[in-house]
Amino acid sequence: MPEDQLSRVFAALAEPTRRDMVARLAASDATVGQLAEPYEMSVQAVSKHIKVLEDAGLVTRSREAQRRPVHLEAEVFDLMTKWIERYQREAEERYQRLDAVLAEMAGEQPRHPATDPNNNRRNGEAAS
Amino acid sequence: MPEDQLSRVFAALAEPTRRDMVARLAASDATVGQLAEPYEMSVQAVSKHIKVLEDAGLVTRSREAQRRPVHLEAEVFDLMTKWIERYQREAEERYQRLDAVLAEMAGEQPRHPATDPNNNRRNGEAAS
DNA sequence: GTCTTTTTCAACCAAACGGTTGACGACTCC
DNA sequence: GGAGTCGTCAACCGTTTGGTTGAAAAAGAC
Repeated sequence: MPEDQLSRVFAALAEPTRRDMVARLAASDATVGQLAEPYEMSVQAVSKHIKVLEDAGLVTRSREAQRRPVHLEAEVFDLMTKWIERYQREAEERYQRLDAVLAEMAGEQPRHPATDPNNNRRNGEAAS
Repeated sequence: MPEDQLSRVFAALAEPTRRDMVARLAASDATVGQLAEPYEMSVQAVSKHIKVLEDAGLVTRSREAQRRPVHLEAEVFDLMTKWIERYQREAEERYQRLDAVLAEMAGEQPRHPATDPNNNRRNGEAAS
């Protein structure tokens, strides 16, 4: 409910049903009825979910007879990605600096959990 | 609320205060008191926010005398990034295919924006 | 026109959220 | 031990959320 878009986007995707809708909309546009079909909830509830996605800027609706096809606006993802990348990068640089300091102090090889090659860490591809 | 981690991570970051905390924690670890200092809310409220971040796996806490330093776990960001990238890519590929089809049908140049000339869509600068 | 399909609006409800205050736990220092 | 600091737990409160049902708007079909 906060007014900034980033908050609305995160909030919209915090709901599994809405994430599933987004996933399906990535494959193709869909009407409200089509979107509602797989779920057990009422069509009205789905309509509300779509409104949340729309308010976040994640989807747009057009008109086609009685139907209101819903269309995914993938550009909004960039908002999130930018925010995430920034602090992820910052935190990782911090680890590396800390590792360097520790290595110098102890005369050992760097072995911080986050930068240790033996640790189960994802490869830091910077999602460009 | 939902029990899956992705939902908890998105929900945690849907709150501006918590995003700000994450941003500050990317620069350095901090105690609860240090984290609370810039905000006007009570320390208890900040403690609750930290708990939300912790439940999402975004931060961990250690102990240091009475203090409980909070540490950002940047790896969790990958969960989101992976999810986002997948559907962003999918949707963009769809645009491109659709553009190709339209171009072939009309003998025009592919035009990215809406794939529909009559649609009111903002210019889609594709992220990458 | 009337009927049917598709979607939204309105009112309601239980549960969760974000905040408060007050008390307590854990730890240090004297 | 007692005092002071740092943080969490518990109860409470107003608002938001995610769902329901019922009615109505919007458009096509007859």
